Amino acid sequence: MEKLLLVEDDPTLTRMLTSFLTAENFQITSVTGQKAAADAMEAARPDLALVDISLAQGNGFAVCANAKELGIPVIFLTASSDEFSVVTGLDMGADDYISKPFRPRELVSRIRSVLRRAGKRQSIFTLGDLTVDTDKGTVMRNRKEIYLSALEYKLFLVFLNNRGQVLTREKLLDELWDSAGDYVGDNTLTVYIKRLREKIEPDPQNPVLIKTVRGLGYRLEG
Amino acid sequence: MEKLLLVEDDPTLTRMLTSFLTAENFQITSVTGQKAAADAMEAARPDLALVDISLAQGNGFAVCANAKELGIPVIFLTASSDEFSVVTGLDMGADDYISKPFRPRELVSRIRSVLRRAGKRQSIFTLGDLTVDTDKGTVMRNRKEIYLSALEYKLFLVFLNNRGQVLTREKLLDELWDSAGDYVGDNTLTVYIKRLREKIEPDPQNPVLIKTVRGLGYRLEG
DNA sequence: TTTCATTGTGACGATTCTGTAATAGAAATC
DNA sequence: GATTTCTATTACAGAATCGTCACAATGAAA
Repeated sequence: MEKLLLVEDDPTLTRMLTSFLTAENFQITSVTGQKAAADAMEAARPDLALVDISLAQGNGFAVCANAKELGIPVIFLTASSDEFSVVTGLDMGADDYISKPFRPRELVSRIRSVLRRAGKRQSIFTLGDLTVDTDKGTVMRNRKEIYLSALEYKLFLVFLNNRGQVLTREKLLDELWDSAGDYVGDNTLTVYIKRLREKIEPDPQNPVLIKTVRGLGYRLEG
Repeated sequence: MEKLLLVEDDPTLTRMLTSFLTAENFQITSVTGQKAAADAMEAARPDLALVDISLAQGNGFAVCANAKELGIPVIFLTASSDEFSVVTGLDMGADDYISKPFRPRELVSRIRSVLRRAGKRQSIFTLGDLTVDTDKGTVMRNRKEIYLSALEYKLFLVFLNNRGQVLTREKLLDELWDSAGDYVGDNTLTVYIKRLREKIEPDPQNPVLIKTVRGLGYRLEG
């Protein structure tokens, strides 16, 4: 059952949507502020976020940016014909939007569409004999847990979410450190790659999972 | 430049959209019927199709299904508040829809959003028995990887994106080095051409892929 | 407090890349 | 055929990239 996070100020609308979407077999978490939204995304790991652009506390765009970092798709709810918001919202990476007042059926349709496109967030990844459970936050090899530090784990997840693609150093630096705002030396990443390999590669000297693509970046084989 | 296929009956709307979207740097092909749409998708390989649901000849859904088969993303144009179409359209895999009358800027915004999502920068090129996967950053010949250095790879991509056209030395120098700001000797390019040929040509002494066009530049056959 | 893991950094070497120069070769022009 | 112009080839040195190690700072846990 898919988990949705509803970020909405209006209690009437919240009640209505919660009841309707629950009936449609979604599991709803609802919050009202930007901060609460950030916490809920971390904690509940929703499959999709419905975000009202016109939040009282903190604007919806920040929530959207936050969601994007976690790879959570976003549908914006906007006041009707608010073209500025629509354009800005889509440009900043929202997956869809719907203007109020909307028909519930259309909302459900859009939710399913986005979920389908998003490839339905998995909470369990496997990669060879490795198993990553993002709900539990564990990495296992043959039933034995491999302990990764927070950053190593985050790095691994970025790779898993972009399996088979070359990720530039820049992109990886962004994903891991940019949100904090403090920039980090370039070889720091190199070191983390090494540390991650040290833990997950069968033979860290000859990496088969995380390949170096010289001049371009790194790639997780899948 | 992205190619769009417009499937629309109304000539006024077609004219308007063509002119507007051209100004926005899209390349437009427009057709009117379902059959023509199918042909155009085969031939022109658009990056995205804009499909009017209410086509006179053949309905828009069939066109959408066709596009999906070819992996071409679809945005539906619908008469306003035609909820049935919207729901059905999204459910059958359209990537977005927009109801008439719409604001051109919003359409552009949605187009870009869908293109971005679809990652519709073509990620796989083939050239004879060569395959280039820009996601993975690999070049393969018969399942065997051919390793190219960063610059060689970049050079090859420039050729692939301008297949069949003569590229002047100046243009190539711009593409490869201009961004860095530091200029580079003219024969450096010559050397890279050689290095690239060395790796991708069946017989580097007699290049058949990258031809020299004396006095003008080079051309990738294909 | 002490201990310990995590995190970020600087330094070094190995490897590969990159740009250049010098020379050889081919094609056009006289 | 000789000359000029453009392109190809080769070899080389400096630069960049990446992997590895050791270590300091931080902060949490014992």
